[in-house]
Amino acid sequence: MKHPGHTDPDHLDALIAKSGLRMTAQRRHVYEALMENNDHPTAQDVFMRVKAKVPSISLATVYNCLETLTESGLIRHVNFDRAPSRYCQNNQPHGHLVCSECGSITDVPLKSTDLNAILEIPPNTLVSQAEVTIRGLCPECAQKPRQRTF
Amino acid sequence: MKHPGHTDPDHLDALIAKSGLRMTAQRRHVYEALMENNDHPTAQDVFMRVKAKVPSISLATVYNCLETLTESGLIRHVNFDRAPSRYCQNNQPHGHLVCSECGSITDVPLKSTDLNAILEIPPNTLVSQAEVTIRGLCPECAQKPRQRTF
DNA sequence: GTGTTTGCAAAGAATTTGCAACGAA
DNA sequence: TTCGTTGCAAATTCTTTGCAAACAC
Repeated sequence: MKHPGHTDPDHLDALIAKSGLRMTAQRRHVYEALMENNDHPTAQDVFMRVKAKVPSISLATVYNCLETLTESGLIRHVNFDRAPSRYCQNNQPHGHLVCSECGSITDVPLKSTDLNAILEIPPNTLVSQAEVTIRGLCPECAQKPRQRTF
Repeated sequence: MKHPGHTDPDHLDALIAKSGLRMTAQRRHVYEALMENNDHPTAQDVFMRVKAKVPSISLATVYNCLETLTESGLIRHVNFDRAPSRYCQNNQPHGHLVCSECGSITDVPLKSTDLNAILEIPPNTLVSQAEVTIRGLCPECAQKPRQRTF
């Protein structure tokens, strides 16, 4: 089993191969930039990481690659409020904790993937995807003394 | 107990009164436009509803009022993907179903508000808010024969 | 009267699009 | 060679902001 967050070029190759997609340097770098950390970078973040290796890459290409990879199911795309979209390496079911202090986004394991245990889903609903988000303070910020305003 | 979705001007007055806010015709109409349906309108939707009664209102004012009402805790603000923000009358804990066919957003009752039953929340996390979203087909669209693409 | 709110127009931010040049298969 | 992909710039879309006039208290 792969270590979570571990770069997985084989998976990428396999997925690219079986679709009509082509393997480009940019696409691979975008994928690797996402895999190299266990965070939830924005398109800008990815752009800066990749630009360090492929200086000629454009932001539009990063958006394009992220979109392609998302459609291929390799990565996920999450939004919190109107903040810039973020991308997620972890495509197992999980929730997200958004820290209102430091802005960090961390994965939170789900205890069960049984939605009916959580929600009163109306009959005949066809659920294809679920998302749980919690907001508050991450363990680090919850323990740090904070600036208070009046 | 108030009927859900019922306009609640007393609540509005009370809340406006105890904050430094002023009660303006626009603010009241924005609130009522939100309460008159059990849906999740965008700022544009609210703008059009209110404009029918107060033709001089501007979109910026609608955004402003929605923001104020959200801060006062009278209404809620939800975002799905990068679509325009939507506003929610129901400020009891509940989930949302986003229909990928018709775009409708419907409230889904929660079976429990105990987050620890759902998530493996790391120690020392301070949760202030939670949100559950499911995507798929609403009961109406799930039963309707659909256009299929190749 | 004082300070908040409105309405307008312009600014801002994130993302998408059009298109010619490039490059993978 | 073919056609998906890139990079650039411009366009789009949603939302916010600056500011003078209007209005609530």
